[in-house]
Amino acid sequence: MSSAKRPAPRDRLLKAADELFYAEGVHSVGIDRVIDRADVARASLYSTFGSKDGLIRAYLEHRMDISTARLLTAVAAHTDPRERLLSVFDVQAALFAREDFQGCAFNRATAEASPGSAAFEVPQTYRRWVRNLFEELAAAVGAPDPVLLGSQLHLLYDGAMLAASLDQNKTVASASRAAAAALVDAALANAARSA
Amino acid sequence: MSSAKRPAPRDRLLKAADELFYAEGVHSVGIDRVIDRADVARASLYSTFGSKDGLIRAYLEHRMDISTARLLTAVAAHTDPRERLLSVFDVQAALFAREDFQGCAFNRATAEASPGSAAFEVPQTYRRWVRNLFEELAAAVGAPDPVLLGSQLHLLYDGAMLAASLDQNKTVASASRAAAAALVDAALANAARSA
DNA sequence: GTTAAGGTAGACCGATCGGTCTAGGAGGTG
DNA sequence: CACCTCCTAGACCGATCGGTCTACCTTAAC
Repeated sequence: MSSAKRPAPRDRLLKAADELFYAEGVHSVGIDRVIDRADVARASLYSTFGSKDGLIRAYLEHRMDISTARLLTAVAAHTDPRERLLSVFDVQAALFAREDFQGCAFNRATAEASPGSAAFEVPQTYRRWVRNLFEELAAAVGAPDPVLLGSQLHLLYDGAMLAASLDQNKTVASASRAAAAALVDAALANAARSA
Repeated sequence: MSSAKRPAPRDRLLKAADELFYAEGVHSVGIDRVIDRADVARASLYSTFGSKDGLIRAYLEHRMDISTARLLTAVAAHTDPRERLLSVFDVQAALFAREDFQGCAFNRATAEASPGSAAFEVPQTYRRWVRNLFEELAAAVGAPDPVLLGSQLHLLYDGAMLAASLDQNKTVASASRAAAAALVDAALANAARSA
């Protein structure tokens, strides 16, 4: 017993899709490449996920689970509201340091996606989630307009993802964290002044 | 005389490519679609641009000429360094208000592009140009670390492009402008304090 | 009028795309 | 043993991709 059984076709497909789709792009990688790497029969893909779009959806939703969990874990590691907020940018810094980092999987997939497709819808869901996270963190820190501050932090977050992948800017994580801190301080100073 | 001659095939191709590529994506639109819309023979495309990648390069470089000229014009309309810097975000606001706005053409094209292709290289050139613009504006405003402030402003700029196209956030332009102003002020306050 | 260049229309090419289908093998359950 | 379910291997499909090629036509230059 304890025989090292190979994972089920579904898991092998998801793993192969994750590697190929993230590294080369959802649109650039064909079905054949995925089933080759997963060492799975063609029919298994279609009986499991229905279509390529179904596989893309599963891939993106899996990524979303990981990303949201990572953010929540980092935030939960701190008690000070300000530290909780800024820890989001520490997650980015860790992400950028990975050698397999290729930018934001959702931004990449959604860039040229058709409305209605998985590559169009899942990133929208993810963006709403991140946006909501930033709003909550901004409210907890005492910002007078948490919606505004939250959206501004989101700008920094997205911009840093872009800069880290497109430029070779390794210092962008600290720059975005510092900018976020400055925006938080400015918002709080504004609140104190008008109080 | 003054007969309304139709533009040369090259111009018709560039116009059709600009409309189709920007609206639907460089990878999604095939050669046939472009040729149809331009009302041009297939061979004319290849004798003029050599390949689809050549057409994409011409399309992106044309976009880059327009974008850089638009930014320079807006900046040149002001004399106060702070206003010059913030005018970049006014350009964004005007862009977002256009009904044909579909996000940043360069970010979209480069999202899943292969290294070496036009969709990979031209956006990099554009990014370097924007980055340099922000650094110069940051230096002119008196920032103690213009490279840092410039990169932070670039984050806001890119993030706003993303949010304006992916979310239906119409207020993002004012949010990014306000954030930029806050970052500038914070940088200057820092400089004054340590002076 | 002759010539040469550049544009047009469209057949044609091999490759690849996402997706379907058939036939058979492997493994567990009754 | 038989049975059923899941998976495999791979042929096959129509559509589309980027790109080439032939043949004809127009236009301007000499």
